[in-house]
Amino acid sequence: MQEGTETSPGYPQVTLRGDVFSAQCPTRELLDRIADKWTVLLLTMLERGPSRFNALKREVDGVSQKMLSQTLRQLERDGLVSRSVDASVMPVAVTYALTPLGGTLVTAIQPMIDWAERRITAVRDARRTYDDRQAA
Amino acid sequence: MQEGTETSPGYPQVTLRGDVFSAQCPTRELLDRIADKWTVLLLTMLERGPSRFNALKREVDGVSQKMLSQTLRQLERDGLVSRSVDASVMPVAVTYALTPLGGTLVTAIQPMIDWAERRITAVRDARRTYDDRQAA
DNA sequence: CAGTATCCAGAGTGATACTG
DNA sequence: CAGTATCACTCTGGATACTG
Repeated sequence: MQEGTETSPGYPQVTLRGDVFSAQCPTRELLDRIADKWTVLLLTMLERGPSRFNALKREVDGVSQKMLSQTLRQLERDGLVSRSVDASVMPVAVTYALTPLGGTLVTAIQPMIDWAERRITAVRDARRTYDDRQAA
Repeated sequence: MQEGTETSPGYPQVTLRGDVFSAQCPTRELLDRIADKWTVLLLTMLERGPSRFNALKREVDGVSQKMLSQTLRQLERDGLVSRSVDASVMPVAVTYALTPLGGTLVTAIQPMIDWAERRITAVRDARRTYDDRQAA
């Protein structure tokens, strides 16, 4: 951790900042998790509204049941996604939704998604150029 | 790919958009790559200015030589980073720098880094709460 | 300095089966 | 529906050693 305006020992306020370039800093571990394929796709999907387990499985193409369940549990633990169970119906209905904190993260990763969707052709052109150069 | 304003078959302009939720869409493959730990850290580091191989290895704590070399080559191929060799000195000096396209990506991922550094405490609190609940 | 080559442990995936 | 569990397989990533 760098300098920061820590207010109380052990339970700092929101102003404490970390350094992602230090392997030991907890912030780095957090970045490792959110800079993750399934995390990014799931959070972005949930931004459209609450969803169910199997709905997410269908919507996020290619995710395995294992990774879906694993990623959802991590997101829940990190306070980014809430899990609510409606036991009054059969079979039990489980709904996943973005928390307010999760919402702030979606806002932060949205530019990255947009970038990928808009710059894909520029990257493909660059790859073609690079590959041609290698072949020659 | 979704609808888009493709202008010429095979070589669309910048306006073609992809859909990251489709496993087959090239955009998804691109997102998989940029939503990557070392890519994010390297690009952010290079935003501070051009750097050398071993300098990057020191600055980005924890990166292995293999992943550094591999990631740099991918970034170069994708047109995000340029590699220039100065053979007039011994030993050969190789410098890596952000390209203009790479610069636009850094701008897009910066909010995510900021989020991780600022929200780390909120996430830690959430984890504590979750773990306590599980233990009980 | 700037890498490449090799080996190996572990993470992630898919398929399948099973539970409440 | 909403998962957990297990096996087999691939593939990434880290450690180590070597090269120009």
